[in-house]
Amino acid sequence: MLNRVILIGRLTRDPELRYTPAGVAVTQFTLAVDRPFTSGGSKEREADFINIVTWRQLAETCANYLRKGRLTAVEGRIQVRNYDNNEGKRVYVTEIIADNVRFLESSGGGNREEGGSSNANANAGYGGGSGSSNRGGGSREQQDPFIDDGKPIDISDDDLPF
Amino acid sequence: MLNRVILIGRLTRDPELRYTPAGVAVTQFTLAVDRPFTSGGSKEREADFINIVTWRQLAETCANYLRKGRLTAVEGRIQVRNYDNNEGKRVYVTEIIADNVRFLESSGGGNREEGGSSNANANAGYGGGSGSSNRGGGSREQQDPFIDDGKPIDISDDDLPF
Amino acid sequence: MLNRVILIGRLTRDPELRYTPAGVAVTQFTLAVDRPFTSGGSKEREADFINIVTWRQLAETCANYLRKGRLTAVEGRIQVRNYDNNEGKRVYVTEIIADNVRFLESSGGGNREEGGSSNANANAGYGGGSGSSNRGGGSREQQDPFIDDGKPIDISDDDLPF
Amino acid sequence: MLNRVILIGRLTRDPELRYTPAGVAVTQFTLAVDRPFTSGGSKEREADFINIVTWRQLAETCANYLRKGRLTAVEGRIQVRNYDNNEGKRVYVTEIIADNVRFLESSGGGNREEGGSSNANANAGYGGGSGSSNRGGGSREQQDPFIDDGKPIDISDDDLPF
DNA sequence: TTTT
DNA sequence: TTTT
Repeated sequence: MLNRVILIGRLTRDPELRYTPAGVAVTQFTLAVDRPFTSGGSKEREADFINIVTWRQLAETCANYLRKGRLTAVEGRIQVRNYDNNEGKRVYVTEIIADNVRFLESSGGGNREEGGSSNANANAGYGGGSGSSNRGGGSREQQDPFIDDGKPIDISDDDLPF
Repeated sequence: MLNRVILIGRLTRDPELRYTPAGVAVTQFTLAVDRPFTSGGSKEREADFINIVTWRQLAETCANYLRKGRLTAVEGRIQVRNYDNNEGKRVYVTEIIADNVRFLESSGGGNREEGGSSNANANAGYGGGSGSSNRGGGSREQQDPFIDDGKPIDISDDDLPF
Repeated sequence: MLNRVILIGRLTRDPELRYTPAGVAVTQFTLAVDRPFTSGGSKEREADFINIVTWRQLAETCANYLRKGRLTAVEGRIQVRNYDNNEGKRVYVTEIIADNVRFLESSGGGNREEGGSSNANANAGYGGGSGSSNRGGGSREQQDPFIDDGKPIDISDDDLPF
Repeated sequence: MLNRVILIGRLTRDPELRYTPAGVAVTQFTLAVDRPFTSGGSKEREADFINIVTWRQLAETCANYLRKGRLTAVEGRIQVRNYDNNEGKRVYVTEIIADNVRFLESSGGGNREEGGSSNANANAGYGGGSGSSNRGGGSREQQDPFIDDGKPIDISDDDLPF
């Protein structure tokens, strides 16, 4: 009924941009978020590694401007997907579907547009078409679109979070 | 570096209260949080099922006052635990460590105190001791404390989130 | 750069629905939010009284379904307006521009639609026209649109938050 | 009942550290938070100027490490104070009482400790005493403690937010 | 494995 | 009264 998450952390690696069969952009990255305490007597501060997913225009902006190590703020909602793995066991995947991403470290620019604002919002560019007619069909939520097996990904457009 | 989650949803079942070997209270429950849209042409609104963990005083208050179906607000942080399952495979578990829980539906009272405030905060009652000397040992983060196998649970006090 | 507020509290009075000269709906209400502590040795818990503003479709839904005393969750951003009062002194007004409002108490229905979902989001119905051509002009941010002086309100459409 | 704010912005000036009569540290600063849109046809992006208040240990850390222009994340709750000004008119002041502040730009260090973590939490150092016996008295919430008139400030310890 |  |  209300589902809001705000995180600040650093990318563990470069973001991965893909496209659904219908041509909708999705990018995925992981944020390392330091815990607010040290535990177990150890001096080393632990982190949580949290998976972030962005869609459409925001996905492309993230792919262009985010890089491994960058300090980044993410706003979105928690989503729990599930799929059956190759042993027929149900697996649950928790991700943050981001609708607002802030680049907190300027970087010398992305690989496309120059002078981009350090500013990316799910509603900017929204409605700009992007041809979301549903094809690809297939049983929804049945396999993990983020397991990279070399084959073309099969994200049903039903997975679109808006 | 910053990690904040706010959810409103309904308990899918009664909360489960347990104690670590050192006597620290932990309660676990799942919140069904309706998604803000309907998907796949279907009219039925989907939900995310999100696992919540509370500790100490807040754990006991939740166990006393929350019940299946109750509308509840939760504030906390995302935590990603991992452990190796019985096939030696690493499993990741995402949970919300709550530090603030609000009971949005009055209920005729819990099973202990009467007239309790619909209000529960991790810092209330905090510092009240509760004997957190670390015993129990065991390899930290190696097994899921929430897999209920009938045996007494073995949550190391290293797992305490503060 | 990032500005997010989440509140749960009760309406201090019925919401007020108005329209800008261009016909855009605005509703205003105040949320009483109990503080998480009691202060000054007193037993009486204090509250903060926080002004909420909603626009367009969300404004109309709030006007229809919210009433004095209702427990309500609000998500939005803080905005600080300023205007010069009749003594020529600059006055600052802090409000929450809500984009998501949840009705936490069912109520027997609003005064229009029956069976409405307890659910109201700024993006639902967004883009549904509502004739936002800018007329009315006038000096922007010069007087408080929420001071009710009996005269027709003068909210410039420049004040629209999106 | 629930009151949570998260902001990212830049300090408009250096923070101001003061002490209540009982010796409790308070620091105040203003965050300029860019709005997520440009308005009125203008190309210049507007900002909200939001007042932040921190107490105790967190106040001292902020005074040491924050400076004008620094990109900063703030987590806290909205508070609305009121007082009667010199014309006997009630004035309302909205502030964010921060309990978590993140320094998003490293800076070459503060003016006291070296090697400080870019990390400041209200609960660290909390309970460290700080002698909060209430003296100074005076009518609570009657005058604005942040109007700087050259005289020693008179913040009653009743104003402490925890 | 899920709530209204 | 405002920051980059």
